[in-house]
Amino acid sequence: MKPSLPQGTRDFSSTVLRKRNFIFQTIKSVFELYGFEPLETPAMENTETLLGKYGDEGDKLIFKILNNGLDNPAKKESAKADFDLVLEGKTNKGITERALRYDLTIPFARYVAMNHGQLSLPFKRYQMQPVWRADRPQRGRYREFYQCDADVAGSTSLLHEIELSLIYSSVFEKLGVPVAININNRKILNALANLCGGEDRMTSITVAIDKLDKIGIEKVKEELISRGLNIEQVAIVESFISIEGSNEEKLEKLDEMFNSDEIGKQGIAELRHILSAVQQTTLNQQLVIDLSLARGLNYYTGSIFEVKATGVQMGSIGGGGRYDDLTGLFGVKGIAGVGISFGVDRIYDVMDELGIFPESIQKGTTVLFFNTGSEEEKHILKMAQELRSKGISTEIFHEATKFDKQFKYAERKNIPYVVIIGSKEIEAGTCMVKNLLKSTQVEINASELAQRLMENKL
RNA sequence: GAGGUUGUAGCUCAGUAGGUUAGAGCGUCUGAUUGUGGUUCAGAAGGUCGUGGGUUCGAAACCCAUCAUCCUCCCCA
Repeated sequence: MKPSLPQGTRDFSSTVLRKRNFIFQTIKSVFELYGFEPLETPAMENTETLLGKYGDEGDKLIFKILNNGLDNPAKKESAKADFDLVLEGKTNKGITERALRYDLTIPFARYVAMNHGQLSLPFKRYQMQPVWRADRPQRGRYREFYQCDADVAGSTSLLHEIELSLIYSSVFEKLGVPVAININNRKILNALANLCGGEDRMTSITVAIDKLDKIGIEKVKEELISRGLNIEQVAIVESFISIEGSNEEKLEKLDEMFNSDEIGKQGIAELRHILSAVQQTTLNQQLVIDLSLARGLNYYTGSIFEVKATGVQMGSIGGGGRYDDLTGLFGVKGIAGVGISFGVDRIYDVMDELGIFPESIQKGTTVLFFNTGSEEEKHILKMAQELRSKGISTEIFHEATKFDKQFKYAERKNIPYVVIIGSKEIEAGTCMVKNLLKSTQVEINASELAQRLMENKL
């Protein structure tokens, strides 16, 4: 059979992996600076843990795992009945009890709900693991990709929104990715829905206005009408998303628009608080109010965030928000949450396109010992171990072939130093060191090798 | 779930008004070179032309199906 990969998945070569790890390290270090602690959850969850949490579209995109033992003759009839249900679009336990995780937020909520007795709240955790979606792959979209999430459970303080904004800003600054960090508040959108015929319009409105920067105002209006809003209501939405100016100007206009809506006023106050606090800090990638930002996931209840790379055509590379009753889905009431997520694979694509990965992260082997024969090999093994014990990554060429080949190996792997030790050098207690970057060569005392490599004097 | 693109050597790609034995560059291997590469030169290996069917005297090329790919929409990171 021809070897191949499942659709939407990728292998990662060392070059790619070093770049990805650079992103992981950067995010992780910032998370830890803010006191978040690591957590890992299983790749699979019970199907019922995930179903119904991401909307109808989301449910379709969850990878379900087929149960084992369906061929058990004793259960043949019930398996057939269960399968008929699947054909009607009704996923059920008889066919799939487990599914691959779709994001990191729901597993986190599940974890908090299961362990809230032991956790001291607020609980701040970060998680960096792959998630899977049965989506059609395309640019910036994979079926297996990594998310890096930082969430806080058990606190309604806006301090977390402020700090999460700072985390976003700090990570992208360290990575050198130019971004726009957008913020909005679901309570304001809620107030907008109230003005337009009631809260049940919320989803229709948010789905439509979320597309504003993609399809333009006219198409958004068309969509709103097709979703059942009348002309006056569409006009209200239009005046809402047309609000422009600085953050402060936008807030003032919102004050006017929602001066009689308690929830709306609360949302505006939250936004104002977060923005004014962030202004006191060194956040240099400014947080910007984006009133068309809605975010699809319907569990958000307060602040919502989205990060987009500027200057590169790519979907959002991060998102998040507050969900005041997440663990409620698992029967534990009263635990609020707020969190953000980084889409590592898209960040990678953006950085690769911009060519902004630092050169220094591609360091692999430092020294290659040439192989000049089995007698010399024993001697070289000892020297290599000594270098390794000093933290210098060292390889010995695997066979005593012509130097031509050994040089090519070093070149291909970008190994800067080649050390040649033959019978002459062993006798003299020296070694020949060649710097391939500078094309220089010196013979030095074998005992000085490690020291001089570490001092970079070769 | 809907629409489109592409599929030829390990990689990047040529190649068709349908015609003998399918090409190039890069890479790989061998030699020129018994301990000093990257240049050069000579040579070699490597292809069920995605798969299956059809049209034809004849198909990599035309038609149909299928699989894969990348992209767009939906939705999202």
